[in-house]
Amino acid sequence: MTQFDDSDAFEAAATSSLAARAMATAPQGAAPYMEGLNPAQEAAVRQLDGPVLMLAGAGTGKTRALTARIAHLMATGTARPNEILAVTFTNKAAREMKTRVGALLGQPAEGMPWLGTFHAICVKLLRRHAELVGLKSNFTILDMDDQNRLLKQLIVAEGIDDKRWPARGLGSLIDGWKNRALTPEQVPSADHGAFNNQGVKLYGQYQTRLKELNACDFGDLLLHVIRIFQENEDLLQQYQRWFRYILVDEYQDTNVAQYLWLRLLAAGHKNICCVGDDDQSIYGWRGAEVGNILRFEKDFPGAHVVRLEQNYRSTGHILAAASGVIAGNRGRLGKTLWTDGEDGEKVRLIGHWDGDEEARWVGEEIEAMGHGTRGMDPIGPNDIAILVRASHQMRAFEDRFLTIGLPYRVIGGPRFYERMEIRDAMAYFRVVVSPDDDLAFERIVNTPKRGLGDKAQQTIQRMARSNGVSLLEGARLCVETQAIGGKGGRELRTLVDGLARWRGHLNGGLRAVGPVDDLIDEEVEPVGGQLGMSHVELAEIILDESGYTAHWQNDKTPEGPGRLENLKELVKALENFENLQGFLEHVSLIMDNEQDDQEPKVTLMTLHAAKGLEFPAVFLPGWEDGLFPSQRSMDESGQSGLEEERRLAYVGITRAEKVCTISFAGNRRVYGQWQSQMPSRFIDELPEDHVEVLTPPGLYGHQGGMGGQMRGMGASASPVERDMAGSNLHEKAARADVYNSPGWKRLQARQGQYGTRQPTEAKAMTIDAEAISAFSIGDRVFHQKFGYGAVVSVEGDKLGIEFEKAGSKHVVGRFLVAAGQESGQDDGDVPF
DNA sequence: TAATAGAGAATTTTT
DNA sequence: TTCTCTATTA
Repeated sequence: MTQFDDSDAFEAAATSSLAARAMATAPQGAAPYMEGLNPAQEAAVRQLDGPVLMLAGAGTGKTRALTARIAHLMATGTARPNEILAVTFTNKAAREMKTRVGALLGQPAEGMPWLGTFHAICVKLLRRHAELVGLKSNFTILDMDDQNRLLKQLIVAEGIDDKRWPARGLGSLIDGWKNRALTPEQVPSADHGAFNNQGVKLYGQYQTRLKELNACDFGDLLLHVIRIFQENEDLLQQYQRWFRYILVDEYQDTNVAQYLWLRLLAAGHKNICCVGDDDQSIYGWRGAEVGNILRFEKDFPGAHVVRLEQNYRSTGHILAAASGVIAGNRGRLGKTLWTDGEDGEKVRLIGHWDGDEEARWVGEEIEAMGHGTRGMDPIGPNDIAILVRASHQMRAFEDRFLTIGLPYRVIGGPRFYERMEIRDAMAYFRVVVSPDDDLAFERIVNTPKRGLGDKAQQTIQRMARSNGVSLLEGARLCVETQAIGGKGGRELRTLVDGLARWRGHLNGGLRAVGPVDDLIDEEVEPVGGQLGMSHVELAEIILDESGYTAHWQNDKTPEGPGRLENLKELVKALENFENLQGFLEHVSLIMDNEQDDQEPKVTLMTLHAAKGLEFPAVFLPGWEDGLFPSQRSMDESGQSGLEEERRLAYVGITRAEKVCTISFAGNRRVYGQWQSQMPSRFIDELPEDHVEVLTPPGLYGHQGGMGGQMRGMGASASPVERDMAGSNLHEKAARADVYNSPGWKRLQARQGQYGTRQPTEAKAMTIDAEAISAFSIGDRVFHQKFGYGAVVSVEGDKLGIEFEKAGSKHVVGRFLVAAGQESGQDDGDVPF
């Protein structure tokens, strides 16, 4: 059987009713999907052939143009739905695109089999051609948890101390390589020292192990497909012919592997349209290469570049503020957002004494907005979002909102499918569906506790290995040969029997998956269960009979009931799928749980999670140097890290439609310790004309307790006396009297030590870097827990310290103080 | 083998 | 502060 004897099926699928209908309903010249597009958008829609780069600023109707383009492709008969490859990053984006294309064409867009995320599309491809990379088509996809467990095993097997060299670190190292499309052999020598010189070797072992397990991780999905394309010229050409038009959303977020993948597929016809915004590239840390979008015209000579610059979302002041900030970045393609709407309110800036105060103020402000403040229409909770840099910032707001009874919702917290109970339950399903899924088996053998501890599990391992079978099979052998006796043995027998029985109920849902179905449509014909048990019932039975439900029922911790609730939700989610395997596939690729409830709620989320969203009112708290921009980003990636943070600021501001409020606090509790904070350098980059400095009312409650806190303050500490260059908004905020506080003054004084901050961030960077990583080998340092010691090694922000009392440790630099200065570290400015 | 206590370490963002 | 992991004890 050749690779392509199913091409008839492909052709047949092409005559979709969607395309037919699109053609029929699109009169020449006045296609409905073109209505209301501005000239730039229309240009982007009409330029169907050849490479197109659509530079779409925030709020410029990017999705609008993208979907219209798809509609146009179909309506003009240029491409049939299944000849369009449309890639997104998130499932949400894919879903939205599907819906909107459907809406434009006046009918559900079911016929677009190749609209999906990079990962989903790669899974589809890889299932068809798995054998070309030594996998079976029913390979499992590991999530991070599985990955870490596997890596830990390898690390331990190598005799490496997994405390000092944790699996997670190796995991991210490997992910990084995979993002760059590097196989173990291709890892550059500069990286060979990584992970105690063992990184590359372990990477190789990991890949071997994955193959043995018939599994792959997220990165592999891309890499395997790339390899298949590279090694099978005819196959690649076939797909190049099939995918006649390629569209890519959020192109600025693509990593090297994704870029290579796209380039391979587009190499023939070059009909590739990439949409993105270099100013919104905020995923560099996970491998995204802004360079991809910056380089587009070089990669595809003769590319048409279309700029979408008319903004339909935000007011003039908000746009101006955002533009002012982003202008500080170098290496941009450059866009100028404009609006013909109103100027609206200026961006509001306010400083607070500490983080709690900030949360309190935001809460009050939100309540006030509900009634309509300052002559503005009321803004309800649903229309308000608080966007933070790091998730731990959310706690202060959650606490505050809980006390005042303000309903809120957190987006992007611990994900549903990452919760322990859900992962356990899923592991059961996995073993039932694929009995040789060893990782899943390992997870559940002794969950709930069955008296099968380390020793018993090792016996199973040995049995499996010496017979060359899966762990489950090994376990069965252990039971039969009585290698494991006693209570554990009986329990194990029950488990093994149960798994076999449950598998027997995996009825007619197990349908032969052929390439034909694969190509035509994802929706699968329901195949009635001959044995009369639906997969939902089966799932319930598995959870009950395995004792897992009971395990949580007997649990006396406060989380117990919640976990049971989650399990119920899981079972409910199953109803939307035809069978267990379909569900598992879905879950391994999709990690979002959206539950939209009726009650209006304020949204609390990270800046990253907010990309692509918009709200009438946005709060941007915590604009303090070190927090935002994040110290870590700057330490790890220097100038480019800072620029990415600045893009994050830009993303944050441009989420706002009408009101944007930026705030910062002078003191913040970090890991239970009070720290004084400096206002973010981004605040000084806000164009003054578009910002209004607010004064929080009645802040002057904190009297007394200030004695001795002035220690270390310079004579020129008063913010008013200091002559700083540029438009120092935070200084203005300081003059608003709120900052006549010791913490604030000390900050000013400290800042004074390093001289006036310059507008060029390059300079500011150096200064800060010096201020932070002030340790070198031989320095005597002090650690809160370990006491005094000497620096013996420096690796980035990790320092090796030989402590006088506590022995040698590896510690993060920020937990250290130069000996002799430890007393002034963080006390003294504690409010109250 | 399981439960518990206590230590030790550490905070970004996630398809 | 809070979590996770380890060592200890039952």
